[in-house]
Order: sequence, then structure tokens, then C-alpha cells
Amino acid sequence: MQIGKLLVLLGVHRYKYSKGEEIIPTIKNDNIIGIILDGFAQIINIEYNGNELVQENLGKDSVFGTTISATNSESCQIIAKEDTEVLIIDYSRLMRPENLAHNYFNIFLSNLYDIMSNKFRETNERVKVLEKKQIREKLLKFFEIEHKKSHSKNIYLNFALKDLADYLAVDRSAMFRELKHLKDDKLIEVDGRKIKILYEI
Amino acid sequence: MQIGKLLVLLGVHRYKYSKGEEIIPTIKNDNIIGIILDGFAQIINIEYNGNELVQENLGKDSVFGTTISATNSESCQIIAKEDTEVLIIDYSRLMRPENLAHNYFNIFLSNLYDIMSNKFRETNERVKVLEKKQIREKLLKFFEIEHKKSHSKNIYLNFALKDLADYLAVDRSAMFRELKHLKDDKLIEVDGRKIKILYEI
DNA sequence: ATATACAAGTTGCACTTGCAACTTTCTTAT
DNA sequence: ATAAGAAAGTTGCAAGTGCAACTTGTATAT
Repeated sequence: MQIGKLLVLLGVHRYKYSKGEEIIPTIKNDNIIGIILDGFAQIINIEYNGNELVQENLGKDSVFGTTISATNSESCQIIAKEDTEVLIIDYSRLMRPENLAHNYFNIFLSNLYDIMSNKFRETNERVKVLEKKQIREKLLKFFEIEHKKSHSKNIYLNFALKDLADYLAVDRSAMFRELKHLKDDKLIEVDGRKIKILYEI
Repeated sequence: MQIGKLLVLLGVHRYKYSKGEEIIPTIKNDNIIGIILDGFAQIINIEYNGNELVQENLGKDSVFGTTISATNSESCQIIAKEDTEVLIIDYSRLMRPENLAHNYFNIFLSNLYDIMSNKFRETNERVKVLEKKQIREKLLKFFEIEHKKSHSKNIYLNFALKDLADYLAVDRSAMFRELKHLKDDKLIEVDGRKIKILYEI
């Protein structure tokens, strides 16, 4: 059997979206897992007052879906910000008994587990940061986590500083202020997106 | 084959811990999933300054482990607060190729996925709350989520109010102050652990 | 019945933060 | 090369919050 046909049987589909399009069918169903194969999309939350706020950036290999990330169909839109290719897994189809017998199925599930574990780790890292009450503490926790991952005292952000403020869920200007305090206290050096940790960790 | 033997083959073990004991072997390995079958335990985080803080309460059916919750062996201890029975799944053993052929394996993985999805949902709910910048907003988001789950305007907490402050990652007294403001504004009524939503939602 | 422990609730105060309203610097497209 | 837009960086101020230090209430055990 062809891999392609198998994927269809397992409830896995590949979709392409143009820049600006809404990745709509994916979130209507409540048991779906999406993986960004290529491109860039954003989960946008529409607040009760009409405010739209970016909830999550979805780059290559990002995972989303009701079970995995905080997307609920009522208040969320997923918009392709570039031409984007998405793999959609229909979980309820995937778990049909007739699929359970498939040879490939195990490997597939096993990979799925790895993807989910990764997402778990990321989310838990963020919770550890968000749990800190003060901006300074949040920043230090963030640096600590990044340091543990890279084993380097030089942190290079692959996103804008204003996005770091969103990640920490604090006001942008307040974060800049605190970064300055940390610089003044000679705990860090900041040069654009490069942050250097000066203290013992 | 007996289920018992199968579980061993799959790298699944059942352990019992007495009150006060550390659930130590579980977190030494970095690829483990634990499920509390019975009892009560806590994940305790030891900060660099020696402070111990309860990171998570693990009741019946709670799931923990490096891939799933924020436990890293260096700074975390899991302590049984009552006599506790734990199911430990060794993920690296579980995923051995020879297991992939097993009939039960699929069902097992499928259940595991459900457990993980649940944990995902819980964590994402908390992130949604933690993302709010102000205590009032955090509380309102929390009420909103609880309301969506129960479809009732009466929220009954099955934990102490001080634990709600921890969940929201805010100061306890500041939370009480804000609860009072919400009461004054006639948005809620609070009676012990019972909270009644008075506004349209 | 009384002591003990823990949760609930309150308050003043200093510090932190969000918000608004800027200026400056850097990117990107034409 | 230049305009337009976005990100970086600042600052004043009012409001929000953490912290400490209480009091009151409520279980639980002896």
C-alpha cells in the first residue's frame, strides 16, 4: 500500500493555504492535530470586545489543535501569514479500531508522541516563566532555561524583543525598563537580540 | 499472555510509596511517564536558595514526568504525602521495535494519548489565565473557563482559596483584595469556596 | 473543652507595572 | 535613495501588586 493512501485511511491530510487565508476547517472539529510543514501562520484570539491578539506563532514544525494548544473554535482564528502547508490529523478517525492493526500505525503514533512531548516541554517552560510574579524574575527564569538548553551564556533570540514581552506576558515598555535595570546591575549585556549573561548560574 | 507480563515487557511498572517517601527512581531517568493510581503526592521544587515550593499537586489520575510536566531531576522532588500507588511507564523501553508489533500496544498508546491530551488541556487553560496581566483579568479568565466546563454560573473550588492564588501565580492577599473589588462591583458573590458569577458571560 | 494549626480575610506601604505618548533606530519596498 | 512601517528604546504617571504583619474564623486532635 502506498504511504499516501495509508495516510488518508488514518485520517491524515495535507493542505495548502495562501497568504492571508484562514486555516478554517482545522479548528471546527474538536479533535484535530495540525502540523505546519512549511510556511508561517498565527493563532489569533478575538476577545469579546473585538480585540485581536496574536496568541501563538506557528513556524515550521509547529503543532497546534484543540488537544494540543489553546485553540477553541469560538474565539480563535488561524491565519496563514505566508503560503503555508499544513498536515491535519483527524484524531477521531486515526483512532478507529481498524487502524489499530496497521503496521505503520505504531510508528506513526510513536512519532506523534514525540511531537507532543516537545510541545509539552515548551509549554511547561513557559509556565515556569509565567509563574514568576515580577518581570525581573521572569526574565531571569527565561535566561536560566535558555542557558540550560544551549549551555552558553550567550542567548540569541530568534524573535523580536517585543515578542519576548508577549511570551513573558508583560508590558513591552516595562520589560525594556527591567532589562535596563539588569544592565545597570551588570547582570546582563544586551545588544539587539543578543543577550549575554554576566552572573554565575 | 498475562496482562501483567505484558506490562513489564512494555516497560510499565507499578510501585507503592509510603507517606513521606520520595518517588525517586521515577525522575532520575529522563524519559518516564508517571500516573498516580491512588493516593496523593506533590512535586516540590527546590530553588537555588534552598526554598522549597510546591509546584504541583498530584491526586488520583494525575500524570507527571519529564516529558509531560515540568519536572527536571536536578531541582525537583516528588514526595508521597499519603500512601501512594504509582504507575511508571519507561518510555524508551515502551518504544522498542519488538513492542510495536503487540496487539495491546496500540490500545495502550491510544490511552496514553488521551491522558496526555487531558494534561495538555489543563496546562493550556492555566496558560490562558497566566497570560493575563492583572489579577482581575486572571480571575475573570479563570471564571470564564470554569463556566465553560460546567455550564453553570456557580463555581465550586475543590481546593482552598490560597491555592487559587498559587494557580494564578499572584499574591494571596492581593487576590483577596481583588475578589473584594469584584464583589463590590457586584460581578461575583463569594461564599467560602463557592463563587457565583453575576454578570452575563 | 481547649490548644494547635491552618485557611480566610484585612490593611498600610513601598515598589512594580501597565499605559500612553513620545523619539530614535532599523527594515523593507518602491 | 527615500519613504513608510515596524521595532527599539524612553519617560511620567496613575494604578496595581507584593510583602509584611496583623486579626478572625474554622477545622482537627488531645
